[in-house]
Amino acid sequence: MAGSVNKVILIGNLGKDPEVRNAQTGTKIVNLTVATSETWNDRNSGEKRERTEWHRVVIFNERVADVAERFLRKGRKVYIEGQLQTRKWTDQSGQERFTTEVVIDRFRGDLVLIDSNRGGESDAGGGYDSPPRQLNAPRGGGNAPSRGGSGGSGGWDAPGGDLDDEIPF
Amino acid sequence: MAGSVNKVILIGNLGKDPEVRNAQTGTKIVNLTVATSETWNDRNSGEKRERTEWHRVVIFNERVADVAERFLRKGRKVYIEGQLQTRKWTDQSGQERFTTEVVIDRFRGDLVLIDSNRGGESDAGGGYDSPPRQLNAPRGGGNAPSRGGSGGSGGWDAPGGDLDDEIPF
Amino acid sequence: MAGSVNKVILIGNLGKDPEVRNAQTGTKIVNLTVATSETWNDRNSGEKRERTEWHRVVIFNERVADVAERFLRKGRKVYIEGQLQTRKWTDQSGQERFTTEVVIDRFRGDLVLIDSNRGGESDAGGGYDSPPRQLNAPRGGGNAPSRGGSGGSGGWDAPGGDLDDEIPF
Amino acid sequence: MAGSVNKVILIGNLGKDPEVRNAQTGTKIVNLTVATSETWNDRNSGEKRERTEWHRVVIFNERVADVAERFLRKGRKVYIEGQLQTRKWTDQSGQERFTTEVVIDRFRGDLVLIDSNRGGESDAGGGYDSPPRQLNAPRGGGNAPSRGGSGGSGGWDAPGGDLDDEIPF
DNA sequence: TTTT
DNA sequence: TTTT
Repeated sequence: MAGSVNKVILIGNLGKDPEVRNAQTGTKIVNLTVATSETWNDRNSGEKRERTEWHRVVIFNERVADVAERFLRKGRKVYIEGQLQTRKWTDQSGQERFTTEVVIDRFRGDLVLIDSNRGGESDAGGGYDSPPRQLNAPRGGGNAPSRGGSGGSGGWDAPGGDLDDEIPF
Repeated sequence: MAGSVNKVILIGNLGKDPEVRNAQTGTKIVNLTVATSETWNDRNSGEKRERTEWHRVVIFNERVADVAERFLRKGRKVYIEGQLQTRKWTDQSGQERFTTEVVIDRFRGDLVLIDSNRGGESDAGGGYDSPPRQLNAPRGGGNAPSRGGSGGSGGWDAPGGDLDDEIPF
Repeated sequence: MAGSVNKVILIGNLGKDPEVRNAQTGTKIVNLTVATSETWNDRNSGEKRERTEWHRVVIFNERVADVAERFLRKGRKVYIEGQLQTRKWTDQSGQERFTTEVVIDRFRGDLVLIDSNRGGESDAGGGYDSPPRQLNAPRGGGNAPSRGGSGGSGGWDAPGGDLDDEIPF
Repeated sequence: MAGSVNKVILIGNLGKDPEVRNAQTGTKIVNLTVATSETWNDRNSGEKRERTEWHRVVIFNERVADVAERFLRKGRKVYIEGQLQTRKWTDQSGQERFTTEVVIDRFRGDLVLIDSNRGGESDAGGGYDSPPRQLNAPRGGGNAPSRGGSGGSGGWDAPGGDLDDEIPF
């Protein structure tokens, strides 16, 4: 069809640590579980009400997957930009099932760490200090310069080497 | 949770005419089936490849639902802005199922008619003059300054094959 | 023209406290100064580089303006969704000038407080505890119920009354 | 700053043909002039009113610039995703001026041709077969799986008056 | 399962 | 002028 756009923008918190697995091709794939929620006052009772929506996010971009694995943790707040994708699978009983996910694919998608988490308020088990703040999936080379970035850091560079050197801030 | 955002932006074509039903409360609810697709050249074979994604859209906003019912037709190209929502239901065998939809709710969401269709190529039954081109769900009164536009209709057909067979829901 | 979309999405920090003024009509208007920045490693020198972009935001929606005035402060991180608008003005020398702003207008636009600021890490002068986390501009009545929200809180209600009661979380 | 997002999404029509120039580095740069508009009924008079907003778009991505030059024409409807950028320049009298543009930069940004223009109403000189319908700026190699689509052209004309007179830059 |  |  072309001429189409398929975009999801989420700001939410991770419900658990990232789940890492390896595709048959050997590439790393990371799954995130992200919560968004809305609150409102019930029109009748006046009570405060809340509804939480859970989103399944899949990161196929290796660069982003790598950093997600290392720096994201349960509770962190993230900005995610991806595409909607529904895949079919078969359950144990042989029945067709569908699951809809937000995909950060090979060439598209963003992940921006939004909370600074300085002081490590939560995440008792967290062993990280300064997680990268933005990971622009679409990058091209890897060593390429940037005229910009999604309007975010964009400058994360070079896996390998001293961690502190990798973190762009 | 607050501090969260849950937004979907789609530009795609309707796979079939809008489906209209009435909620128990009497309000009109419209379902749309929207296709987005992407094409690329296979890195190995060099062949052009295409992947179509089907999205289920639900319009709870009465104003938007009303216009969707009257002016949208199979093949029309639309811009949709809504939220992701996954709901649980039980199938005939008593099993839990989940369906993820893009929701244009009471207060939020947009529907913009994108193709002008001047010339009225299809839509044999179209008996309308000036359908709104943009329907801002968030409106409030009804007497407020609006962003409705002036009309059009549209025509598009499945690129080969019966479209109905391709839609997974 | 219709069939058009004009949308800006920003996540950034306030460069200073909100500026409040009153329109001739008596309605409150709030201006925000928001910084976004991107960092990258220079391709040649390998040095880390940064570029900050400053955005002028105008809030015409009274509800949102009211809360912005009360709860936003220099340094806070916000999510803003508005429209691009360029207006012409005349400087002292009589020359035409143009200024482009991100507008949260009467019916459209969002403001979401993204950092929790619990503990008042910065903002020494800050006298606020629990700022509202999301302000959905499009609301309708004011006392209306919500089926959703922009995928955010959406439930901010009732100016006037005890502050704690107004804050939906 | 990192942790920030700077995104503009437009759907609008080109006010004139793309303007192509070459940077000192030899890379091609394309400027677009895009109109978005909104219409509403005046709350008092009930009359239909319209407001058109003109956006200046700059394409630094060579791939996208190339295609924009070849396939975009005055009147075509496009989806554009870029960043806000304000640059300072000095006018003839030596005064500082600022211009805000929507930038599709080296690594980020999208351009999607939205109208199909089957029938080739205008574009008399069109000698192309299958112009890409979608141009994802972030691409990397050039041999990578792409999302280009198949072609079209387009025609649209200013609703009354000379369009060139309406464009403020 | 998150967050407030 | 923010933030990291």
